[in-house]
Amino acid sequence: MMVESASETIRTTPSNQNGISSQSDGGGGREGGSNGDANGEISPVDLLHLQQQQALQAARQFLLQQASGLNSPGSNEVKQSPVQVPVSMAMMSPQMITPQQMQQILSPPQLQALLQQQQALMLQQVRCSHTHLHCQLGTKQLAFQQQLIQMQQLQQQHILNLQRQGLVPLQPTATMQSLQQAMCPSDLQQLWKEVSGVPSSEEALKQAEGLDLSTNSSNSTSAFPKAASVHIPVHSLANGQSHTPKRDRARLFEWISSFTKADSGDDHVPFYPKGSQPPSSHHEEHAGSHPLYGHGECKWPGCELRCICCRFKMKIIERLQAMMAHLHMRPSEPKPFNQPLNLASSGSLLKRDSEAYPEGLPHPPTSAATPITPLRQGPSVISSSSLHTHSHSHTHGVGPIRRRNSDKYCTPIASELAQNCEFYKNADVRPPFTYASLIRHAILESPDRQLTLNEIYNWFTRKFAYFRRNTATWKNAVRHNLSLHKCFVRVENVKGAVWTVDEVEYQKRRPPKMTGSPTLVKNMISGLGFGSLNASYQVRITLSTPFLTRTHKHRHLNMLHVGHDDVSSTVEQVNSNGSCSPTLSPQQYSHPVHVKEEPTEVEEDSRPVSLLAGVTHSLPLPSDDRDLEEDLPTEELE
DNA sequence: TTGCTGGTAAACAGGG
DNA sequence: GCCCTGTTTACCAGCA
Repeated sequence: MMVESASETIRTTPSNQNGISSQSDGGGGREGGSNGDANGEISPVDLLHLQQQQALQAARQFLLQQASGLNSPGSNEVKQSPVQVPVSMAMMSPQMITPQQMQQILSPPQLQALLQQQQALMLQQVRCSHTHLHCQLGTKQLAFQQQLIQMQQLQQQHILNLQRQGLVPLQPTATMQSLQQAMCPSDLQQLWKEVSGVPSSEEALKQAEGLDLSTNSSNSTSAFPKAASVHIPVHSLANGQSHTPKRDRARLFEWISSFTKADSGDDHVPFYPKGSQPPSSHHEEHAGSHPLYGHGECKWPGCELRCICCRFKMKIIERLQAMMAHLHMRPSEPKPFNQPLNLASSGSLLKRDSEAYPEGLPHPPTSAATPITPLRQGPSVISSSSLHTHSHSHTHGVGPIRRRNSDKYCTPIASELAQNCEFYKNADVRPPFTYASLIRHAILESPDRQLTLNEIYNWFTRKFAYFRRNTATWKNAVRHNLSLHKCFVRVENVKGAVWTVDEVEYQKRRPPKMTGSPTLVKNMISGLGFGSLNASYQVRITLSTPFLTRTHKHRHLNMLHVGHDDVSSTVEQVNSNGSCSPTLSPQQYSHPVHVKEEPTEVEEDSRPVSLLAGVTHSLPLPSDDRDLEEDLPTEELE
């Protein structure tokens, strides 16, 4: 597997992450010199701005591409090769478009090819940057290189995981290697001139003396500096990028230029080695002022190598840092670096994943239509368990679902399904929700708030392509969950047995995690990017009281406790956006049902819900806080 | 390390 | 006997 082999090449020994300060203009530098603080770090808000600007830029390109692709004869480029994907799209963040759009635009093989290209590009990026650092900076900077590589590894792994999970988009990024394959020499030369500031590629090559100029014969005509010709196995390229249509190359060039121009004119670099001081205002910086790089030369004491591709590399790393920050993977966070398993296992996981799509079904697109979604996920999604296959998967091939993160991190199932319902219908991607959440959603989505087992089965298969196979496994799981969780109540009616949801019981299940985990709260709040607004929220939920342990089925505790994760608090908002979910109020969700067994307890259970619902609706929330509102426990409003 | 939670597998029983 | 439904138990893994 190409990804596996590529991953192995970038494995390094973890070292300390201290001393890496980041400061990125990356297009976001247009915001002014206030981005960096005294420590040279960029604030999350600035990074969000950066991401948004990049997203807008890529979205423009995407729209242009779609317009021309649909209206021009060139659109048959896609038709000619069903697995050919415009490189510009492959490098574009699917965050810019929804999975539905992606699926409408591209056929399943194209989607698959697109995702594979994204993976390949990311891996190339990591490797390329690694090698360039080696050839340019010298051995004295080894520690610094390792730090960068770790960041890249981490980012790469995270991206792959999230991409597999279908929840997080890739950021638009490019590598020199990918550029070589995606762009014609003239494009590369022009781009190089822009990025490096070197007037011509010939001069660039001259300045590249001392670098590794060993060339790949296939690239011998490329005017791109040969430092970019670090050997990457041919098999690491996905789906014939070598014959990318020129039109796409041109668009790719345009797209890349858009963000390289965004902060052109300065030689600001986003990172600084340990002990060096970042400039107080990077917009005041100019060529030659950087402690590591200036006038095309490495300024590390004793190095003095010509580093003409440093500028380019800086852009790459800059983007990586922005991506990492976007995904809440600050270099200062040590935890992920202590998990080499993620990287080591990525190959096998990817391999398994590829095997999971034998019929060319689209891989999990970076499906989150809203940029909020990946942020919500928090760092835990980096875990290999996020993938829908697992190392201890059993013979049935389904593999245990180890993605409780989605529930824990407050991903509203209604919102997710509303945004990506088409995707889940068509893509063989495991939904990132627990069986209980899905069952509940299915039941509550039904007109009568009740479903037979078979109807639940049908809902699963109808809504999720994933559940159209291995039926024995997940059906057993469904039955198991129905029986196990006391929130699911079996009701005998004229048609037979139907299952309903005891909302109170369901809401009792989870809250302790939410309120009892400061880390979780912190992740969620910071991920949402609502700083001040969530401060009060954090206080409130900390003051909440909740700890309930599971009791035997049908025994209820009349404690006000409302879950945080999915349907009940989200459906209304989602429906306002035109989702496929019904509009339900909390009261509707906990509508009384006639339970043949223990009817008295049902009556008791209805009381707190009514009270709760009344409280909930009595407090209007600003519409702008919709996403926040989705994830807020209702008790916060009390 | 422990407890909780979730996913999977399997056994079992009852009914059609 | 087979299948479906429902229950229960065991085991494992992730997480706090």
